[in-house]
Amino acid sequence: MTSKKPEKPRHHGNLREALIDAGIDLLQHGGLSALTLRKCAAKAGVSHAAPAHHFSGLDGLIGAIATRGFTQFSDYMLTSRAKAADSDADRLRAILNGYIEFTVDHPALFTLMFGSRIEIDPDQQLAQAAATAYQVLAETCAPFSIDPDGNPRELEILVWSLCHGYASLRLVGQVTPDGPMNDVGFSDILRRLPDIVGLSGDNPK
Amino acid sequence: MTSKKPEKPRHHGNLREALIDAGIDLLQHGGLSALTLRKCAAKAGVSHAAPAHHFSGLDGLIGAIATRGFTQFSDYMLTSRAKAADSDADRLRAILNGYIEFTVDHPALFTLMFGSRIEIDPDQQLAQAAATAYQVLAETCAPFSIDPDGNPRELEILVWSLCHGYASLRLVGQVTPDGPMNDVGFSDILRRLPDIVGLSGDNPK
DNA sequence: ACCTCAACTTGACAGTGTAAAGATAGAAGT
DNA sequence: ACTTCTATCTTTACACTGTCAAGTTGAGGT
Repeated sequence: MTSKKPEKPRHHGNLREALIDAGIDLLQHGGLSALTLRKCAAKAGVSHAAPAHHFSGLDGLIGAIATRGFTQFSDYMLTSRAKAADSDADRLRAILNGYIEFTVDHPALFTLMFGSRIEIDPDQQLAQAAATAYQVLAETCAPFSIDPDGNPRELEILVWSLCHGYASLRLVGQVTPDGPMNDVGFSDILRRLPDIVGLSGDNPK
Repeated sequence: MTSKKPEKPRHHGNLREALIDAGIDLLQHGGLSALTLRKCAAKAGVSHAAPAHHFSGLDGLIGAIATRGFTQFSDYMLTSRAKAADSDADRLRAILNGYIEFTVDHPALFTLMFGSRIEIDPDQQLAQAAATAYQVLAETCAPFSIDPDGNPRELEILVWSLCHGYASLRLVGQVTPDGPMNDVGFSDILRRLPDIVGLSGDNPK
């Protein structure tokens, strides 16, 4: 009733974010193979060549989507940790559960984030987002110490490998009803956490 | 000088295997993105449509390549285990080192084997090869037991998650010179293995 | 009002996967 | 030895995709 917007303007106004949103939506509904530059452009309402002004090709868009992914990923872990009971061990369990929940809720995005087309080094925003996610893990592992004189990063990588490995195998394994993952839940893995992070015996926390 | 073979015969004779060989070669030299059906066909010396008789499209070829990959993967672990010192713990360490060595030697093949285009369930040969590789892990974990009354699969998945996670993160992380993986070697992870598989304290093997 | 440049659109090309139709060679049957 | 059938290709075509170049348009600055 009021003045109508004329035909679609040449200037989208926020195309970069719209393309990223479109990409995440395509991943969520169609999986990794559904993500194409032309489909993102179509979803955002522009021509197939419009993204080229905002991204260095499909790999540039993938990097931007991964950056958004790492931000949401960190949020999952932080939100989970905020709800944890007040012990170091519970906080660690909480962020690992957050890790797994993210992969359950966003399997294709997670796969893209750690996929073969990702190059973290030249993309500062991606590197920053990935480092922030890692920092959540690092600071939650900090209270624990396998070896007080050792490299704290060892414990971090140990825990990260365990969790990431489980998540990755689960994503792959879910297509095999009789696969080895079928009856081992992540809580079974978490039950082992005290031994792994040096919380058994005389070092409870 | 003796009788020459005439022009290239219409029947390749062993095209299926030749296409798989070509695919593995392309992966090895050019990475995951270098693998295409047409390049495999060209390498095998046939037209682009010839593979269609042997595989259900590119995904069919990927499945066959993954099957070959799992066979080589098992060989890596078995060869490593055969050379291990004569203790259960050494044998387990050996197959995990074999696991990692395979990913170092064949990063793109490993990525394809556990990638998003793999569907184990409908492909019996792939399922068999993957199960065989898993069986190597399972039988090498068998001597250990976190909980004698518990599910032995828990320990298997724990060890597999840890190793696979480390390998996967290393493959991704290797593009980041300052990444968190930079100074944690797999031997650092293996040092923790006794705690993880219940070999610390009064249960040495 | 004019100029500059960012932000697009249009068109084209190369590479890719897949499908259909046709050709050929080898195997099997007579 | 000949015929028939089928497996194993080749050729052609189409749709989709990424990328590039040229052109157009709108916003911002002077």
